[in-house]
Amino acid sequence: MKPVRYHHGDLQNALVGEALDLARLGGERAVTVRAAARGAGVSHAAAYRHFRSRRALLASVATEGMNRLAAVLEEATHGDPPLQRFRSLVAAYLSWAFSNPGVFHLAFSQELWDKETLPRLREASDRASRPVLDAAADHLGPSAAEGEARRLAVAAWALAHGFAVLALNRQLTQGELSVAGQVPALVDLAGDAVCVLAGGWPGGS
Amino acid sequence: MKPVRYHHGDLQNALVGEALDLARLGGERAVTVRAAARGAGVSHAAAYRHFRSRRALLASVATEGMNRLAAVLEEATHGDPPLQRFRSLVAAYLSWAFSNPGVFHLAFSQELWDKETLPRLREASDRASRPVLDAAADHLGPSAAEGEARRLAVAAWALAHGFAVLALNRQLTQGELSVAGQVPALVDLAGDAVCVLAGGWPGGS
DNA sequence: TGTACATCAGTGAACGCGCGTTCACTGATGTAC
DNA sequence: TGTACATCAGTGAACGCGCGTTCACTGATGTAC
Repeated sequence: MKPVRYHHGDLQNALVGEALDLARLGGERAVTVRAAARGAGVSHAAAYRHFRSRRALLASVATEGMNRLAAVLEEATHGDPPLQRFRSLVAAYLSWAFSNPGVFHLAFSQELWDKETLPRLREASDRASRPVLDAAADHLGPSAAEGEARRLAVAAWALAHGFAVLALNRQLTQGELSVAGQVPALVDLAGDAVCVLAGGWPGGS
Repeated sequence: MKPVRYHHGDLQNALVGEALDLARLGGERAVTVRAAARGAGVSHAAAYRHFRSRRALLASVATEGMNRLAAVLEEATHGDPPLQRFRSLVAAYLSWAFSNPGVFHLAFSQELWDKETLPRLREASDRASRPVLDAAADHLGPSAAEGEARRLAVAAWALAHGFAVLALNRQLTQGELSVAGQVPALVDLAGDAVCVLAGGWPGGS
């Protein structure tokens, strides 16, 4: 049990950690300065030593979330043949989104980008997209037309993102557009779809 | 100029209309009972004659939004050869999403589903998915395996949805995953992608 | 090794905000006779 | 064609809520000498 000290020692990171927990299930609206401070065992005014405003806290949560997603995607790229790598990436993407629904939404919500925090968020976002771009380039090979790998990467990302968002919003488990068997069937379907997409992409080797 | 009468005459629809306008640009958080009543020229307490709560108003907005999207998709299905129909559907989907960003998000947000309003929203959602299911069935032909048309329809929907969400969140116009030329290039890319997806789908005729 | 002092990181009380919701009430409407 | 009355659709004031943010203040820390 940590001693309760007047000086916390690492309050900034503690606040981001609490805010991530709040966001995980409750989404953006659950992230309040007061709740994060409460969670960190500190008065809410103390949070303002480390974050200029609630927006700044949200931006940190988004950046940290995007970096965690990036780490998961980087993990998913090892040792597969190029086409199968897409399947792994999609599975990893969906798995992370399902485990962190609120953070996932927050990380992709542009409303909290501000001039100061945008570079860090953009950097995290670029980091997350790199494995997909690499997979696309490897799959299409050096003979592919300029920019075609980027187009494929964007399409594959959109496909995965659409599955994630629709599934998180329960659009894929009821109504006419439903997939039997819940999550595993859904991940299979998304994987099949990205393979069809990449496999049929023009300019391939 | 409409006379100001004590009895509004059609306040329920007027409130939904105002709420749709508020949601269009401001998203869910801009939809408040008080703002909708203000827009309709009525005291905010009057709104509670027609909606049990803010949630109920939001649910009406979502349902109306989904129905409008459905109407747009139904329009986009006339007279095309099956594969091209996917392209038209995607273009219509993106176009509507770009024109009504906040309503689009709201229509797909499950957090406001409640037991009472869910059937109407589900009905609207099923109506919107029908044109996509029909296109998939026509494209694959009667020889396709059971359920394969549904799988294709879900994948195509996810692809379109992913493009819409990423574009609305400005993820596709900056950073590494960017598409040159903004909106038209993006709609082209999404159309190309859905054609590759549908064209290569197993079980096709 | 002490000590004065600047600096930093907390506290707790307070402010104002717009909101959702409720309540007793009033004005308008339509129907039975 | 009138009229009494039930019903419906508004009004305006009020309540409590949690929030973001600020402020004067206090306790802890580290550094110069």
